[in-house]
Amino acid sequence: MRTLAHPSRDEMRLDTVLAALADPVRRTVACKLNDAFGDHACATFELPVSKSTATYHFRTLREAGVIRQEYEGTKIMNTLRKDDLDARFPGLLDAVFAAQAIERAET
Amino acid sequence: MRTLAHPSRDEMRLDTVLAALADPVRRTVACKLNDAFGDHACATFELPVSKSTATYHFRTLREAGVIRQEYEGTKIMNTLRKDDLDARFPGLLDAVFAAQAIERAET
DNA sequence: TTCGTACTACCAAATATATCGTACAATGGA
DNA sequence: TCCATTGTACGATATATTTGGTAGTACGAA
Repeated sequence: MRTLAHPSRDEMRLDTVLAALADPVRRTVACKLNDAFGDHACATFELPVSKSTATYHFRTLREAGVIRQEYEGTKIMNTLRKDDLDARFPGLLDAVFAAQAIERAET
Repeated sequence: MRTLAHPSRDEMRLDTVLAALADPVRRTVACKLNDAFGDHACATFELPVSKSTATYHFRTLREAGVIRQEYEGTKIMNTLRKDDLDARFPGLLDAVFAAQAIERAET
């Protein structure tokens, strides 16, 4: 069973979390995980980048502590680490998602 | 009288605001402006970078819409655009400042 | 008009980020 | 065992960011 490294709550850095969420592709991933129930394989996201670039963005999110990634067969299941982030930086994630929703609504 | 360009509220982009706040030097500037009363010249910040680098960071903050910069003689007075940001992306700035305070407290 | 202050513009460099293609590894199923 | 699926590792490249130095501008004061 392959496992992937995740930062603990207190290892999460604001620099890294904000940088992770500053990228539109990564913010899209986080928002979709927030909207949806349960977890989702990387391949289900239909991102406007290549597979290897997608891997890079998922890894960036995981290493920042925004998502949790766990192997399930050959797939990786992704979940938003909402509880952890809310504990670490209260209100941050919700504010970002709200902001994203606002910006989206104005096309 | 020299003037500097600022984005209007609806020209503010989440990408740009988050990227601006992801940098520790710039976040320091924003936090200090939030804590202090009134406005402050660039030179009063004692940043750990050269003068020209500081100029770059102030410009980045201004172009993102995070701060307002206005000439007053040869000085530039900086103010946080809190009202504008709160109107555009409610709760975002406060969440970032709260997160910064948390992270600071744990040295 | 001369000087000092405060800041910018421009150039150059170092570093970081985002991107993709190709080759590969791990798993589950036929 | 062989194959398809899912995602990674690595290398290359393009672009962006961060940085500082130098020269210069705008302003106020003497």
